[in-house]
Amino acid sequence: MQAITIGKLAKLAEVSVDTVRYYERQGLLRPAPRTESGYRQYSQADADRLRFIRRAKTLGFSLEDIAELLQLQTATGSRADVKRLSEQRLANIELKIRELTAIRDALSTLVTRCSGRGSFAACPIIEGVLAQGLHAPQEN
Amino acid sequence: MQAITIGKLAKLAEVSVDTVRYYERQGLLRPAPRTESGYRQYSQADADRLRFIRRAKTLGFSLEDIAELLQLQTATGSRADVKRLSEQRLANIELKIRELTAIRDALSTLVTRCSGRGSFAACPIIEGVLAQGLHAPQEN
DNA sequence: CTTGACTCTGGACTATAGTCCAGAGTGTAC
DNA sequence: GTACACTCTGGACTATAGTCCAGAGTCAAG
Repeated sequence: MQAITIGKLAKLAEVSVDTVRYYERQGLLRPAPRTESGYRQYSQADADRLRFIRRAKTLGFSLEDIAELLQLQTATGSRADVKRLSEQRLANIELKIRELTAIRDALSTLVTRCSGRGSFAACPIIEGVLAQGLHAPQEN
Repeated sequence: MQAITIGKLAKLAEVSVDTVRYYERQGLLRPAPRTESGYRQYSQADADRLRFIRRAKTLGFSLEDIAELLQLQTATGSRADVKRLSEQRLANIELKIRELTAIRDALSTLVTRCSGRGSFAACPIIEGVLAQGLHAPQEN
């Protein structure tokens, strides 16, 4: 488990070097240990964490949300608090999954129903299927 | 189907009036018809569209992404192009669903496995379950 | 022992997505 | 017929999440 430089870490996680430093400043990555000369040294675990951050971002979580998610693991605070927060986050994520699923279904309908050689303008797409579909299933 | 003022529309979709005007400027909402005195007039369809935009945003789509999604319905461009783009978007959304599901499972494991009175610090959470779980299942 | 690629810090700059006025007109409730 | 809430435009401001220098030091190859 030899150390990884910031450049390699960035490449591994597919983010920029600047982004890595920025996340450190924002407290999303712990301040990395340094070499004699001041270079940051990372481990594979840091790469995993960074990849997680990058992915979570594409799922609509803010850096603040992500920091919170990651802190659930460190579990400062009381056990009960952590559990409550985890359950809250879990409910939130499940809602996202349902909403994405609704969008997927609508889009999927679009693709299969309108893939023939009929007129596209006649396709009942997002506006019909999607917008309605989203607030019908469950209020919340 | 009487007209809705911008204030009511905003309330219906749970966004601010400023946001509605901003989306109009960005081309996410078509320029609304006006009353004699220049007030914008909206319909229920606009409210649906706006709610969709708001929800899609929480799912990590940029306004540009959303504009594109919404345009799939209008289907300018050739049928083949629209179909290809729809399929691309669909794949992208399915990836998001898988990633969210991985996060949900990890978090769910955390909640059930660590809900007792054991030490929380010993919980194998995000770092282990999640980060690994995300790039193991399928390489993109 | 000098390139060339990499890293450091601090600070300025950018894009996206709003948010917040000011100043003026409109609608309606009493 | 006058408050009070609402709307209009244009432009300035803000937050989040980076991105991009400059100037200086470091590392590895030849």
